[in-house]
Amino acid sequence: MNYHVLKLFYYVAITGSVTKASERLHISQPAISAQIRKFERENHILLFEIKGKRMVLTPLGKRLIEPLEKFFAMGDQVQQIIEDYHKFPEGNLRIAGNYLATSILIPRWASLFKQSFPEVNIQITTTNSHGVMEKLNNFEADVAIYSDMEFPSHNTGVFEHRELYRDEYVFVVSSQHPYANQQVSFEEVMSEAFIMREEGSAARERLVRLCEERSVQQPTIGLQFNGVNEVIQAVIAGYGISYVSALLAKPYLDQGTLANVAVENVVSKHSIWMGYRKKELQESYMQSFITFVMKQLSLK
Amino acid sequence: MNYHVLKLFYYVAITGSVTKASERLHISQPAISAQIRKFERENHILLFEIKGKRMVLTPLGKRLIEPLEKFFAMGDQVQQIIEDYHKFPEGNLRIAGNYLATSILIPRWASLFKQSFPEVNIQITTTNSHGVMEKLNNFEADVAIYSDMEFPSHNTGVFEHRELYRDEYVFVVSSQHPYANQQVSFEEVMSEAFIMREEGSAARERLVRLCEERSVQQPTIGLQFNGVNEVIQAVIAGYGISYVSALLAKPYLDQGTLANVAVENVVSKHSIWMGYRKKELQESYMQSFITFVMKQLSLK
DNA sequence: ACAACTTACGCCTCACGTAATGATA
DNA sequence: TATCATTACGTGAGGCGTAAGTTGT
Repeated sequence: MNYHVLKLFYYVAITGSVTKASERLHISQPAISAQIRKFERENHILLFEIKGKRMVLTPLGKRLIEPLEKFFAMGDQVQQIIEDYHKFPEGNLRIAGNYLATSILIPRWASLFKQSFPEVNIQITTTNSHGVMEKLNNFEADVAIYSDMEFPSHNTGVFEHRELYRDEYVFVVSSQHPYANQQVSFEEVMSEAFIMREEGSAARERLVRLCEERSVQQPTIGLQFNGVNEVIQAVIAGYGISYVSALLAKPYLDQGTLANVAVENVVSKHSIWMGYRKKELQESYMQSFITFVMKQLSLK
Repeated sequence: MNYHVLKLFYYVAITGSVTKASERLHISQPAISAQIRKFERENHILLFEIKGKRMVLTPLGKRLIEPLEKFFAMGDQVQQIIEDYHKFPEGNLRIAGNYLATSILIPRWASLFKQSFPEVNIQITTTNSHGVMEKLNNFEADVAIYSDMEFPSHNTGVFEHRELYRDEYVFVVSSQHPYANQQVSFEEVMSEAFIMREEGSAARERLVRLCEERSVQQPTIGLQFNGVNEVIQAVIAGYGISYVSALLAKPYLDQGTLANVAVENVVSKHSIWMGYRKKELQESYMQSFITFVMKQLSLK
């Protein structure tokens, strides 16, 4: 497979013109044109049709776009790994965590670990649990810390996972809300307006799942934020109800700005997991970090 | 990025020797050697260390292996799409389904669809729900039919999903089993020996999840098969209990070879979903297939 | 006519092979 | 001394640019 021509093809495809592609790639128009035509000839295919002055993708051409994007993305990852090696010759540890992890668990671990291994560079990224797994999968992170979602991450043979922490989700409202500290049914609570994070958040997924299992109508998401902190602030402000990690809600519940809603018969346990590549594929300081974290947990 | 040298590097890495790589690639030893050394020089990195007669990967080299495998796999997919285009000029529809789908739903749909669109080639593959999503993701399938697992597949912006069918899982035993047609608690049923499919099967994942939510010990899997049919036959033979789709178990329950176990307070609803790429990325016959399936479902 | 893409042709880089040399068990 | 990898060097395929040709608005 001629990788080079694929890039040329891709740029022509997304710009819709050989001329524009040549400007971006700093290669002459005829060179690109010739490459693509030759590629078409060799493979007995047609990638573009000429509609007047425009280059229009054939169905086959269209079909190649998305796989090629993934292909180039993986190539970029390889390049990134090589470049990172220069930037961080002593070791580079990229941790991706959901908000719960990066705001509560990781800060302490990271700073303690850094004291023992000052030469290791540590980068921490926050996204939702879905994004965290994506990052691990795409080699954009070495360690992923995320909520639950036992599937499909736990099945792949490439990663290992350890349960770090057991937690549960709770329904919370402002302390002025009529449901504050009340016991209500699942149906009642679900008819309220919700404040939730974006899709891909583990708590939101869980809530949706609960509704599906019980054949209850999906929650009305009155407000949606990209961060759980923002969600909590909005709930405190008085509008609606949310479903968040108990660990995260605890300080607010203790100080009385948030109140619990006891919902009958809802199992809301979840766990915080740490996922990473198998030993054979790790650098040595990765193993140090894992054993360090496990030791920290056993101390508590 | 020099894609070519990455392949050379990869072959040397997995064979552990330039000589062996040169044999596989049909390129001379010096040529490969020179390429890799040049690549190392250009990027100021070291990929191999010479330990006696062996070529041993450096930590950086090790780190590149797995991303490269993904990278090449995506490249192969691109090539496959081009080759498929020759083999099936009229259209090629690759359906990946779990056993439930490929044994019960798809056979009827596929044959009816083929009658209306005889020119479209249809390939059907059976794996577990996890494998099905992998195939869709890796461009090895155009349509995925799978059980439930709302996460993370439903979150990606690339795919669309439709719910096809609502079903539930049931605990089944042979008709001679003491639990046959009895009502028992979840804890009781989970202390029995189970016959289940491999990891990645949606029913198994659900069962594990149920145990986690209730803090009940994970099931003892006494026998494990790669197919659900085999599981059912083993249960009929008298050993243990299983947790399977009601749709699949129905014929056996009707004829009396299997018996239901009513387990208190367990929500076992699940759905069969169809996932596929968004419209912009489809060929025309894909849309035909989707509307065809939805029509079939509404007829029933 | 102009603004695209294509064809024609010569140049030059770079990956290749052959042959010789170096290292290690 | 046999078996690896590396160095040295000549060769050829192929991607490039320039310039001329073609097509559609």
